[in-house]
Amino acid sequence: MATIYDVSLLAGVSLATVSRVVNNTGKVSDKTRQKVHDAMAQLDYRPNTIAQSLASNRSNSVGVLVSQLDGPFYGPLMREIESVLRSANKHVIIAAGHSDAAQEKEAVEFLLSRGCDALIVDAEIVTNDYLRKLCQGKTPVVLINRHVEGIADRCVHLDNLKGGLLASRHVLEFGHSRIAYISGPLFKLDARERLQGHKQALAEHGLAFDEALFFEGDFREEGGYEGMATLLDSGEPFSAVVCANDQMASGAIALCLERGLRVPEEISFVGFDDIPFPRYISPKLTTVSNPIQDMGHMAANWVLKEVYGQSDIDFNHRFEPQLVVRESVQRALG
Amino acid sequence: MATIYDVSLLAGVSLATVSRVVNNTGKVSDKTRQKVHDAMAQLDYRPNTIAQSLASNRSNSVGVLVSQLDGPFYGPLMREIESVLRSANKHVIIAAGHSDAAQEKEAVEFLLSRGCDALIVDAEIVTNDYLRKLCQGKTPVVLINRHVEGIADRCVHLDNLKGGLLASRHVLEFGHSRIAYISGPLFKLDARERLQGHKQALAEHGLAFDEALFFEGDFREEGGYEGMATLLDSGEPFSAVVCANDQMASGAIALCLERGLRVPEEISFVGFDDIPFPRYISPKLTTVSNPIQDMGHMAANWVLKEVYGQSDIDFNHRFEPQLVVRESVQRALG
DNA sequence: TAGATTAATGTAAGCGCTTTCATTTTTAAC
DNA sequence: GTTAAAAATGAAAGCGCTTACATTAATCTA
Repeated sequence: MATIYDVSLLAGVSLATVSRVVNNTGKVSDKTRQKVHDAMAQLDYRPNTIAQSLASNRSNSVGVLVSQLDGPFYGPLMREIESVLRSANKHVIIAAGHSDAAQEKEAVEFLLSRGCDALIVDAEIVTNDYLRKLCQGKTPVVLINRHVEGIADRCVHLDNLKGGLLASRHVLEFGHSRIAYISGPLFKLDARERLQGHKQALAEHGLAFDEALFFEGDFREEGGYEGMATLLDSGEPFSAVVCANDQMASGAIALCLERGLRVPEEISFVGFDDIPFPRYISPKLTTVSNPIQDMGHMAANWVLKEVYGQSDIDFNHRFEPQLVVRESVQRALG
Repeated sequence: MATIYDVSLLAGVSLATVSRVVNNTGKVSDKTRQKVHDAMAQLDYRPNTIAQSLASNRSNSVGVLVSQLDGPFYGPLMREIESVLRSANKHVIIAAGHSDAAQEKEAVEFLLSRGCDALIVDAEIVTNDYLRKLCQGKTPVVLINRHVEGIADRCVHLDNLKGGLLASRHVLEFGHSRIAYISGPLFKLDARERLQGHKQALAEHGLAFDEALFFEGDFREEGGYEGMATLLDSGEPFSAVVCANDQMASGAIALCLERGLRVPEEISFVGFDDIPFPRYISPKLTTVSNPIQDMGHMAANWVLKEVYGQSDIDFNHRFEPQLVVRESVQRALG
């Protein structure tokens, strides 16, 4: 692989000049520029980005930490971030935290030591203190899906409480009063916030939260399936189920169908996140939108603006969920 | 951020010695090692991986190119690769090709120039020649989901033809003879191979391939939805639909349900890939398994073995699909 | 046309680390 | 107590690039 030195030799100019034309900085006469371009082409020269990073202390890459690489939720987030950044000629290094504190930290360290110019972090586990400290470091950081006191200006998050409120109000307005709730894992902030919204909606309607109608799931189809089975087997009567995300709702509905329960005729369902797939099942899932892509867009543009001075977007910290009414909720009988 | 130099100063040893203890290479006395560890801890020293890469010409990171970052197919692939590599202390840099030749190439260049020790590439568009040339470079490359003559030893792929065969045979054995086919985009090799399997199954049963029952989709829900509408509106009769992947099958089924057609009573469906979601819809989708995770596992282990000398897996190039019978195919009437 | 600007190019010192080779220290062998 | 071999350490030359700063060439001013 040819180095900048080979190019300078062939073109008969200095290293500095080659560097100037490669990076399009400083003044270079057209004649010289042409010579350099020719030499580069002839040698099939491509700059060694590692060396560039080391010398310039800038890597043109931004690190992204998500909790998982698969699943319907993080994919679109990564896609949006990659897309924004790539079109600005920045590159993305992705790491996964796997909902594990040690791995999350390790991933952050990796991205940092990898010389990322900025980090976009969707951290589920690490403490607020850790994140506050992280934000004090010299690498700029945006936090996604999380609101942390003291560094609110670095956070892009969804109003999960409101989302929970919206979902539960909807079934309440349809006359349901025995409402089961399949929650996400409560160590995750968004799961707690959504649950809080649910409780608040219940309270608005003068209803008490009933532990017997509560199940803590895992945000996955399996958890919804299992939760539904537990709820049904408990013998407690209920006519609607609010699920803290669409995946669990899908699992729960699958179980109902298996047991011959009709949805929504016998049981109504609301999900959360509005992922694509449940639009394609029957009944189409009523849910709450989660503008995760918009948040990714915002985070990526923040980086572009703050780190590379390239965007002039107005930073919006808090995104609003919206109720998406489809077919899975029906008026309560009686 | 502390550098190795700071550590050496504080520990009162040379740079070389610090490097030795950081990398655990060469001989260092216990006493010295302890001093260095203390100094590192005290300074919160973390090696600059960029500088390490530049100096050692090894980055401990492997590049992964997929066509998309989202969707139910690539997620699990990335997850598996990341998981294998991470447990061997290697890191993953992911880039997306977006089914576009220029972007695929650019992504490969990026990963290469980024100093990856190896590449795992799921290339859809670039030519075989490009890939052959790529494999001749000094960075080791594994190709996933693709079989290229001349570099077969670098390819990990699925027997798509057999998969197509399996899917179509299944509906044929259930007595269907008017079978519609919703294909993936034909510029993708796997779409072509699956179609070929379909045609072969038809031929086995003495049936001719009928253009009127063919639709070229996009491997996405929307394509299946649209394809189904086109097929239905064409007025051609058919009693079963073979879809080249599960996502299109889901879209197609959604349309049927919207139009009040019962599945599988009136129309049978087979998918391909066995992604998680359609297991949770009704009817549960009969499909063909695609051991994409196993392939990811294999590719990652190949890298571990060939590049880092750490695994001793037996390389398996070709993976076999299997029919997964669930509920979406029913015996043809009459 | 001398003198002052400005443009174009070159020189060389790093960036933080690895690694070869030389040097010093320790251990072993007799 | 020598001496040879082995172990531990250090010195220094890069890895491929960027970037102050210095230098030279070109252009302008009066």
